[in-house]
Amino acid sequence: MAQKPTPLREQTRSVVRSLLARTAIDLFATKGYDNTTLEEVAAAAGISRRTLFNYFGSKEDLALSGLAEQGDLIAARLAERPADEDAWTALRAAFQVLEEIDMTPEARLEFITLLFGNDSLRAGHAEKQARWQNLLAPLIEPRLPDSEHRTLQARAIAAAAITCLQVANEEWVRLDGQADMLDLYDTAVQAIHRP
Amino acid sequence: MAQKPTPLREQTRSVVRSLLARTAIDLFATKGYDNTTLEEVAAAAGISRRTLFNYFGSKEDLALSGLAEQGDLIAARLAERPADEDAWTALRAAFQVLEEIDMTPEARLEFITLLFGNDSLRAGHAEKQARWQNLLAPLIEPRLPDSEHRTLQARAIAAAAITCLQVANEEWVRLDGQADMLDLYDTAVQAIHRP
DNA sequence: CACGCTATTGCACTGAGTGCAACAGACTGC
DNA sequence: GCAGTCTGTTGCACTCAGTGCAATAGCGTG
Repeated sequence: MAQKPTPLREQTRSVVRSLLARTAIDLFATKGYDNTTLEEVAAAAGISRRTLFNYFGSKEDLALSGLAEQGDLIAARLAERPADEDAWTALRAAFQVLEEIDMTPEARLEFITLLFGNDSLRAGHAEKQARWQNLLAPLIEPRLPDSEHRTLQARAIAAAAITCLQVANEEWVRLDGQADMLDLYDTAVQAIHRP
Repeated sequence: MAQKPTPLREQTRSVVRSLLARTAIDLFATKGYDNTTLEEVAAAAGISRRTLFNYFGSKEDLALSGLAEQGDLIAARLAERPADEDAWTALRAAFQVLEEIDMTPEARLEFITLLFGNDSLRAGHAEKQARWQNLLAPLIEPRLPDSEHRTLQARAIAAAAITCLQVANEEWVRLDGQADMLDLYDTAVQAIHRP
């Protein structure tokens, strides 16, 4: 029991987590985030309010847990890219993973609309993406030419790429999903590369 | 009374606001954001908790009200720049206004440290800066060459510039204020301009 | 069957945020 | 000086997010 702290528990736990998140997001999307109490979410999931807090630290977590996973996915994909690949090319390839996520366009649109429709969720979203920087920057740094400020440069590139992704996302929502998100991303990146 | 809805009231109100914000930030910085209740802030300012809510919509607002003003300052400065000036040049010039704000380096460092030391404040910070985009992007768009995606491009540039500012800020805190913030900004911008 | 581990749950409490109604002070017209 | 209005302040009661604690229920193991 020392080596294996019961991975089965971990497994069921993460299944329950994503199930709860799904239930919650559905409720949020239909009733509105602010008009939905955790009491209701718990009831809909058939558990107690207190137990909900065993799975998620806050109401925001419940809505945004998916984002943390996305960050991990992107980082993992980025780490797999060839070491000599250009930073922007590698990032672009890593972002491709977002298109492969098991989620219908409708669900994705619903989710992002939810995100942008509430102040504290938008804030949490922005913060979560800011954390992606910490995951991506170390993977970008070795791809840059030697320089005194390489660490800063890596952070800037990671942050800027994520920002472009965010801008593309916003535009994608504005267009009601009637466009390819990564195309929009490419346009955004083009815009900042050269004056 | 129709034309002038007593601008005097507006004036005193904004004075009281900044006074309250100052008091609150001092408390937050010494006791910690989470360990400070609005009850205490109100007491320190000599008003009631309820009245505090007449001036600020939330605890976060109390800590971050300065940021909204900064955004307005930057936008105002940007609007003053010559219309034919390059977007990045104009932005860089507009950001200069941040150095002119009446705030000792110690106070600024204290404030930013406060910002980065708390999850929800970091989130609020990120969100406030995201709102700057909405102010700056329309001022940038006319500076870009005609294109199908000019609006998207303008948003991307505004967002990227703000992101670089944020990265520079983080680095500036990491260096304990021992550097010129705009120099760091320039380095960050350089890094993303060229593939 | 009994034991121990862990997740679940209820309960009570703090603190943010809101709606409402009472109140105090300033300013106006008489 | 006095009555009336307008507005900012305050207290009160309430909802809801989030936390600590202690009791309990469920489950695998001896």
